Amino acid sequence: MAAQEDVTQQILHELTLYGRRVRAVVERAHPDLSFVAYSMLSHVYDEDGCRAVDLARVYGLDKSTVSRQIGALVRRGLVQRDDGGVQALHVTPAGARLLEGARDQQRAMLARRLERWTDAERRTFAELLRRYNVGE
Amino acid sequence: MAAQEDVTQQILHELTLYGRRVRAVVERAHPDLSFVAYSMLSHVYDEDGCRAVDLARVYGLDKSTVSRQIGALVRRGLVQRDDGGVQALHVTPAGARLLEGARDQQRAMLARRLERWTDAERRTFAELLRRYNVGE
DNA sequence: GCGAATAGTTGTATATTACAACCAACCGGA
DNA sequence: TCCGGTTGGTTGTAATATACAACTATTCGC
Repeated sequence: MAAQEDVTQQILHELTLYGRRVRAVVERAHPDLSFVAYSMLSHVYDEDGCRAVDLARVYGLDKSTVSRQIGALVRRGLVQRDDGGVQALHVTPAGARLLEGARDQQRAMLARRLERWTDAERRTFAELLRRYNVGE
Repeated sequence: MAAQEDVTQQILHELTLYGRRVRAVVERAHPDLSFVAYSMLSHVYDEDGCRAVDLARVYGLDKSTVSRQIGALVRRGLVQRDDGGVQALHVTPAGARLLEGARDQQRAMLARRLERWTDAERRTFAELLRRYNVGE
């Protein structure tokens, strides 16, 4: 029991450490886009056709905040809103280019960080992270 | 090679997902303390005697922002500054109580999330996260 | 002990966010 | 079909967070 609590404590510690640093890392890599704006753009890319209210729920933000952030992305030509009432959101080609460039860069950084890991370790890490996120 | 890139892509995806959600999760758990304030308090707890400039470096924030955030924590009686020029920071007993309560709660939530994992899986997850964070 | 570098504070402008009030579209039942 | 409730979105407003710049105080190397 004590040992298991230690392991839980260790996981908590490492997840916390990662969570605290990720914002600074992402913003350093993309100085022209705030972490929140980047997260929303990325979310719309992954979930094409999602709506502002979905983003608000996922990120725990007020709908007014999302409305303005999306507005800024639209003004910058990165996101497009369907006309009408409920507005499905889509990433524009320009937004997709920006995101794909950013992801290539991030993937390269990550690959460098994991270059001394074995294939098996990488696969295990991916799988455990996935299970953690899904909540299985 | 293609397979390895897929795994890197998967890890990136899961880490990104986690990073985007962690702020909302932490703030929901501690509505009286912003994510940034909580991170700073927690950092001072882990690194007793650290200085404002250290926090600024770690979190990529301006020193003025850190100065004001720490000021708020001091006013709330959670952090104490050494007198003089370079001010080593310490968590007060009240701050420690708040943090330990928060951590117990987080650890309980995490334990619930991992309750169906095997011991070996938990140990592996802790170890891989540690290696990831350290950059090994 | 002096000049340079470092740490911290404060003034100011901007950006982010929440809350509330509001508008528009959609939806069910009579 | 219409009407009221619900949901999604925008805008006004205030509070908060943050960066940058100017400044003060401290520390450090010589």
